[in-house]
Amino acid sequence: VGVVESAEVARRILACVEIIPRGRVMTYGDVAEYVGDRGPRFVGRVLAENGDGVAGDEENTVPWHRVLRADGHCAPHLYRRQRELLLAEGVPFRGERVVLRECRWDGRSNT
DNA sequence: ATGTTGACACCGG
DNA sequence: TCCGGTGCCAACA
Repeated sequence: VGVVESAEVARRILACVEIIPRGRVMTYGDVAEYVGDRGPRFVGRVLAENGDGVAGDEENTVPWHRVLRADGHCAPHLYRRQRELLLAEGVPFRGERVVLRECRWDGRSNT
């Protein structure tokens, strides 16, 4: 498993995140399973470099906020911002957590 | 080479 | 449900 392959997997991960419909979400594990390689932690690492705070925010098309933990919690350090973005597109919350049973996306185009 | 770290997940109590 | 421990795995120091 070399560096080149990792870059390729990273590209697939971003491609997956980009097609998550507005108002729907996926967990880190879902994305990892979707691309069929590495694991949830690798997904997090990739988003850390291509998600929030990337140079040229206007150019960033990656909806990183639609990816969250398996228990419905937002990413710890970005919690507030992520919650706002999700609420803004109608994602249902139950307290601090997203109600996954209602908006989890499986990768098939149901939108 | 070895140990630590993290935008995680799963399981048991 | 909530909490801890354990497993994971690439990136880094």
